[in-house]
Amino acid sequence: MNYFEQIYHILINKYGPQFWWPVTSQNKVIPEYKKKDSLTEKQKTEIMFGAILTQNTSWKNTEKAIVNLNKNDLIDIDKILEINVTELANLIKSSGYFNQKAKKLKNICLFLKENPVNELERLKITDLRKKLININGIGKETADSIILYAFNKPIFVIDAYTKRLFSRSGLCRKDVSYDELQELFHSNLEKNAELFNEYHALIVEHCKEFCRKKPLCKECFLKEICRYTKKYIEIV
DNA sequence: CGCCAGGGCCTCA
DNA sequence: TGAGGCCATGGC
Repeated sequence: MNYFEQIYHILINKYGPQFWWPVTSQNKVIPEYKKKDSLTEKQKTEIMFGAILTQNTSWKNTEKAIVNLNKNDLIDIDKILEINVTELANLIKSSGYFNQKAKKLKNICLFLKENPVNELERLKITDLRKKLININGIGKETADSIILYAFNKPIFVIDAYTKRLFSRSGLCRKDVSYDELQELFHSNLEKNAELFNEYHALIVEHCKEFCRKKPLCKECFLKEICRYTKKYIEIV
């Protein structure tokens, strides 16, 4: 078992399944973390919206914006396209960058209008990724989050937490590129959407608990295999 | 009060 | 192609 697999097993044994991505159930307005065998079209749309709304933003602030969209029945491509941008921005204000994000929501809806989800689902991951990244407002991480969590296709999501945890652990450089680190996960793990889903969520959880900006190394249960704790020096 | 959160675009070398 | 500035709220 390689290091990438080892860390996954330690995290899953410690935290258990995370049930990402949180989605809203029928007749409710608050997205929940729970086991789901399949997603409705509306829930897929909600995940795509959420992936944009949570850019560089805490999930708590994102959640409030999603609740507002739910209350106004706006998890809907056509309705987002119809609504006034300023009004939309006001509804998602809690998620920050609300003017930019209001435009981004309209951008992805414009795209989805031309490219229905059932057509996108047939594309190869690389083609789907190119199309998503081509949308203004969607970069690599947001695209990969959408592919993994909305489309349930195996691509590993890299974020600031992932770079922090794995560079400190000594498995990559501190300034590793997105593509480079993603390739490390792809080549060291079986290509499995459920695994990628759970692993990324577990990394986020562990970085919130221990591998913070100011890390709690003494209490961290990964310290035995983490190079950061041995020298308290960031690996370069 | 400052810092940070489940980034991405634009600009300018 | 990569570094820096900008976008912005709410929790701690």
